[in-house]
Amino acid sequence: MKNDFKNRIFALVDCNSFYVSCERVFNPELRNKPVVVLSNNDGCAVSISKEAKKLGIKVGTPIFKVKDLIRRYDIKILSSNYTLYADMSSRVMSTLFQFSPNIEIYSIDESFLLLNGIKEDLNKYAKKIKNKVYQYTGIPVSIGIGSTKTLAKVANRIAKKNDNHNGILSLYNKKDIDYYLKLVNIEDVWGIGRKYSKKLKSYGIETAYDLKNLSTYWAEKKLGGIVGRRIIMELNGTSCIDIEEINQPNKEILSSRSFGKPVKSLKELEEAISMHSTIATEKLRKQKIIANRVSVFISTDRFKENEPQYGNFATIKLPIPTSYTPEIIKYALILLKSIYKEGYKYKKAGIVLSELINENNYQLSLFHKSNRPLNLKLMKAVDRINNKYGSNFIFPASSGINKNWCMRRNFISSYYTTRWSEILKI
DNA sequence: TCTGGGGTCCTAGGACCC
DNA sequence: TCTGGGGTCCTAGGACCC
Repeated sequence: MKNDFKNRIFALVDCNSFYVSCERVFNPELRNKPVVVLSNNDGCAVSISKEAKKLGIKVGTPIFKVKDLIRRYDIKILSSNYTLYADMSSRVMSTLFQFSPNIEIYSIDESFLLLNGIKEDLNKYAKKIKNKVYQYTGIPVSIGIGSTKTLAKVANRIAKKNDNHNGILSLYNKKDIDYYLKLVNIEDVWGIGRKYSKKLKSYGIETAYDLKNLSTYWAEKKLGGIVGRRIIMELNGTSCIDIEEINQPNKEILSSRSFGKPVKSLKELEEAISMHSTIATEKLRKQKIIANRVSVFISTDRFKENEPQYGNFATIKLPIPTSYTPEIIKYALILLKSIYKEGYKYKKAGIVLSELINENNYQLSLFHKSNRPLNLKLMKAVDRINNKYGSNFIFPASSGINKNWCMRRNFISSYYTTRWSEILKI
């Protein structure tokens, strides 16, 4: 069945206001109330309950811009607690595996399921999935079904937005599919972002239905080549994007963060870059890969228009690929020095590791001696200790002790599921 | 005071080679 | 000195996603 690429049944299961829903599982006081979860640094709204949406708060809204609303309607505000969300996510995903062997975990709150071979009515089956996930995890989901991923996405979108579908809509083999496509704005179609939707609207193309009827040739010309062509074909029911059950290894790994307050000194930037190097190399080792290239970037606050602006990026190919933290820190700090300029207020810094390869098939260098086996042992010990006693239990001194530049997280909830001391008491 | 962090894919164009 | 086609590799930048 799986090889029958032409005739696919995709379901997209998407958690409703995922971060808010996670918080509500453990804090019932948040239920039926307007709730917003903030991005890192308590900057933007990233997850918004239905009630808060009704009050006009949108994803990406900087929170300081809606202060009045928050006060007036007593909207509950929370910092994001990724440890909690990641744990809840894996609970949701493992529940989904009961319903299909072919699953692609697409993001922290979404999965594609192949439903080929399901004998019963698809709507009924979807309802079972929805109920089971809620029963096991307390997280509400919406489910969209279609013959392509793009159509499943569209169906999910409609199911989530319109109350009369109870969170489930199948467009599979639907006769009046065009009726539904007319309900969806182009900017809500998977793959159409801000720029493309503006361009399309200038040609009078407003809905998913309009998009579906474009010629693929035209789409290829106007929407980034093959990408545009695929969107049109998928809307017309030809599946071009297959389900990817096996996690592809990362092609690059990035760690960066805005600072809690402006940073001017090279020393503080060095601490931050050193910390990001530590985080990024931990991720490398977790995936058993090593990096060939290190890049570092810094930038001032682009929203402060009347302050002098500066940003730069430097990159280097390593003599030998590695995941050894001190080695990466060494190069990252050299790169940082090469782009640092005095007299600016920096807002953000980060590191990118790229040209990643499996740790077992690296090319030995003729000219550079390597202490690889020894280094690997040391890193393994560090990772083990941090796993056991909490991340950052030990860390390089170059990351700084006080971390004055650290991000804000003023409204954090408890680590209900991953820290014994914060487990819920009844 | 106050605007996230982590990714991918695709294309164009330059450098270089024969 | 200049001309020309055909090709590869690399990087920057744009667009998108959650």
